[in-house]
Amino acid sequence: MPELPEVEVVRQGIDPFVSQQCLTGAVVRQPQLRWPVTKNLHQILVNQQVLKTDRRGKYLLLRCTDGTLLIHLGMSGVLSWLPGRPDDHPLKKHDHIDLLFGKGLLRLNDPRRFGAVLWVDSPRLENHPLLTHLGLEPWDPFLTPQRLYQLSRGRQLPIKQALLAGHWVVGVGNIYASESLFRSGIDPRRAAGRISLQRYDKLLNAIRQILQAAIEQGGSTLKDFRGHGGETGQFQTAHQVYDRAGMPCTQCSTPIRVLVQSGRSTYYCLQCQR
DNA sequence: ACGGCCTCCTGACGGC
DNA sequence: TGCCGTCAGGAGGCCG
Repeated sequence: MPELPEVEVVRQGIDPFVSQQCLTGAVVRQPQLRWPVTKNLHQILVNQQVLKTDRRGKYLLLRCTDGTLLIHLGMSGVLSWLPGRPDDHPLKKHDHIDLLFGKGLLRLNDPRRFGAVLWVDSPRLENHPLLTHLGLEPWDPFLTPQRLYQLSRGRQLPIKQALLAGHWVVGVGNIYASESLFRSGIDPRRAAGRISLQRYDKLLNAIRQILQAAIEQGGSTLKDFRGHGGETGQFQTAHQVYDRAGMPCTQCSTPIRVLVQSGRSTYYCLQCQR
């Protein structure tokens, strides 16, 4: 489910419940996620205060007194705030982990188990292997069209795959890669190194607008967060190309095409994107 | 260094 | 009804 917007919506949703609150432990029912969940997580988390919630790319960060709990939702993860005691909430299939607080808990449900829950000691966070190779945040002032242009020179990699790789800019998943390329008029197959500075300017603007709109859309469902504990994730944002194979392009009515790049579906308009 | 391919895992869906 | 192949919003790791 989650691309950057959903992770950010989850972060905003849980922040009021967990920021400044003390963890009282954890229940790990299924330790085999993308990587094994940190051993002795319960002991580690007891009496850790969450100083603030944060996000880096699609990683959710709970910054605590002595370290950071790094959470990734993978393809199918849902993190919900549940008030009260764990026993108040019947377990559903794939409820793998509870993070316990005085007034409630965060429960991770992840059918495909591509997610991650890892504890990182404070001094190591900066250089953590999962974070160190990430590109810039979409709204980082150091992320400029010039930077994308320079990074991409000489690269034969199709721009769609370059976006998904996340080494230049993070958070653009499979849906928003197609959408942002459509809105900036760039053929997803085009080599990254053969895109002009002017077109990187359009692309970066498109990425920022689309991600921001998606966060705001998610934010509108945030009201439900208290009641349902994390049943967000339904982006109402109208997709212009994603999952619209064969349907008419919103701009020129040409049927939307679908192709597979690195095993991921890409949707685009042959007429509008060059 | 780069780019292509594979992998982890469960569930939903369509065809036969 | 069941069985099978395919696909799904991620992304690290390996290999050539």
